Amino acid sequence: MSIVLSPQQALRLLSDVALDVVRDKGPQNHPDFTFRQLSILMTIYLEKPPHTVRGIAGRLGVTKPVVTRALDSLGALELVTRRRDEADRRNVIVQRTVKGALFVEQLGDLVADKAKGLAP
Amino acid sequence: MSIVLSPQQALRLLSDVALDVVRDKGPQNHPDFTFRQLSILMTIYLEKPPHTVRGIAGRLGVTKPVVTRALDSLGALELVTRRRDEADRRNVIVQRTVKGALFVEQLGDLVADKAKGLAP
DNA sequence: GCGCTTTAATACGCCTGCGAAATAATCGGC
DNA sequence: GCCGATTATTTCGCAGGCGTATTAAAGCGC
Repeated sequence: MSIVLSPQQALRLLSDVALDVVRDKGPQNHPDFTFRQLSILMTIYLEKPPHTVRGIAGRLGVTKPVVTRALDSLGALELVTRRRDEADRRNVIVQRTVKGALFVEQLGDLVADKAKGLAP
Repeated sequence: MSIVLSPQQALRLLSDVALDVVRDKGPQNHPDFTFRQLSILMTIYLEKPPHTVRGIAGRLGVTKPVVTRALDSLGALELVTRRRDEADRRNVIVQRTVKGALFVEQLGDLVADKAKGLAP
């Protein structure tokens, strides 16, 4: 309950962040990241592992093919990796990467920085 | 300089917002909004009118066809409308709609609400 | 061991957005 | 008035994501 942010400030924040991302001043050049992809990435980096396709799909309320495809594209960008769960080989464990961690960190810094510059 | 938000809180905020949007608890059902589309919408609703295709494209650093197509899709959702500038009929003036205003307002409320619930 | 379930990935047809180039309409200087 | 410049849109081929249905692999209960 510690952060006080008016709706107006919230919009300005969102707008500033989106603008930087689109202008390619954001972490990297991914101007057409969707909320879906972002949410999957955030889940992997913010929630406690291990992460399975099923778990992510359930959390987001989307189908498993959606998650599989998102992991394909995030994997191509080297933001996540996959490996089989040896305990139950039906499962796939999604893991973080150095590049992904950097990306997420920079994204957090961007948002925090934009918040700092908001008008009262 | 009035808002203090740590990078960690910023990420949590972003994640929470994205999750709600994806789960369709957000303003409306647009889970695959991209940063590009969002940024265009925000420009129209937060920046001072009038808004032309050229102006928006310049602000975002994208080409004009990108803006035209985004306006097509945003228009189909009734979040914006277009009309010719009578003073200079080459220009198109992008205008807000009731539905779009409501959408943006709800988005601001969502972000503000999520911020309120952040851990210190 | 053999169904039955569960997990993830793949196949299919569709739709949307992209960049680059071409087009249509309008303006403005001369 | 005409011609080059400007504005927005359209066209083209292409790449990627979607949902649904299907497949492949692995586990579980009896």
